[in-house]
Amino acid sequence: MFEQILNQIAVSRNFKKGEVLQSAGQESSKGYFVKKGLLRSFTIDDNGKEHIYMFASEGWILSDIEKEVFGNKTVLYIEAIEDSEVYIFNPGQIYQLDLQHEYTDYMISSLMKRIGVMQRRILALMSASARERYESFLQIYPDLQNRVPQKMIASYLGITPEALSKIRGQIIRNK
Amino acid sequence: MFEQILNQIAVSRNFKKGEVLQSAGQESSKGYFVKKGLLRSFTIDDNGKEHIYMFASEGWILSDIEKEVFGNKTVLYIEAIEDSEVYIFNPGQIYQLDLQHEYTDYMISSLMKRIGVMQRRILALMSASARERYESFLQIYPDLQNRVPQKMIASYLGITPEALSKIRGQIIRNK
DNA sequence: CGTGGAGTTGAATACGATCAACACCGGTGG
DNA sequence: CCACCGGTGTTGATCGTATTCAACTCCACG
Repeated sequence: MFEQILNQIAVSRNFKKGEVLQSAGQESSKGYFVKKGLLRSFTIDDNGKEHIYMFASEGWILSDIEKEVFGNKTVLYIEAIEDSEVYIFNPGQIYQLDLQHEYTDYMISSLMKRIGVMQRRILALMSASARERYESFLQIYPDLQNRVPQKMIASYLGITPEALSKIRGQIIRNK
Repeated sequence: MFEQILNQIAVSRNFKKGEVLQSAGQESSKGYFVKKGLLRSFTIDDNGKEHIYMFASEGWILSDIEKEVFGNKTVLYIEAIEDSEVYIFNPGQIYQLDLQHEYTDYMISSLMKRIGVMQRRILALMSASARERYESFLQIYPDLQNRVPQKMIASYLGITPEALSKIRGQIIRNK
């Protein structure tokens, strides 16, 4: 339903696996609605290590909110994990869109949903062990397990690929 | 500006330092707009340890979005750190409010601001050391340093009070 | 006063990071 | 078709950061 409206301000584009849609350090940023496929957003820290901020599969939106809110340069890279079809739009135009169509409730509730997801993530990062975070990841996103290489899951969980590998071995043995 | 409108659906109440406005595990939840004073929201994990999710000083809103979004019971406690004056409202009524007054842009941009803050926090939790997180906390919230006991800052940063104390000692010596 | 919470400090511990070696494919080119 | 290669994941040894547990000081507040 959101898709029809988005059509008015967005252009559709295809990206191949591994293609970068947006890099960090840029002056402008876009919003990306995933029609088909799978994207990830991530930062690269001072030590050159990647940290995945979000995955986005069908129906999800990715954008660098830091850029929009704080007016700095972009901090996120956005990349296709699978061949993907994506609606690209200008975040500023969202406001016009809303006023015209009164899709406010939808906008607000999807922003709140996102906040809810992030709330869980923050609380988990602070209180749960790596293993607990991995197990709850599997429960919440069972589909991603097969679509995303393990090292990216580790990066999303905030641990190293080696650590995740050991946790998996441990889970199998402990069973 | 938001305050005048909020008046229509909210009631004002005063809380003393240490008072609990809301507990985890409840069926219903409220929104809290801080007019004066300082609140915190936090969880208590399986080991009985507190983890602070947010501080809210004048002009900020606290609410348990998990409750609203996922329909579970509340997961957050909300408590007054200082004597506070708070507008209490029912989150569901926000929608009516918006439609009537077309304060949509304000709503959307404040939700985005919140997402921006959380984005920073998540990325920091994943990539920065405890000391780095503490130093950036001081930069971003210089006022809170004096209003909030140290152990709560530690809890917000996701570390133990002892660890924060050692970091502080280390900063002074290293200087 | 004296009592309990907040903060500091130290020793022992645990969890995950780092570094390194190796197995296992899945492609690519000879 | 096979040999080679780079990337992914596994495993082990060592290291570092923060936790845990404990003792102690210092106030604020009764």
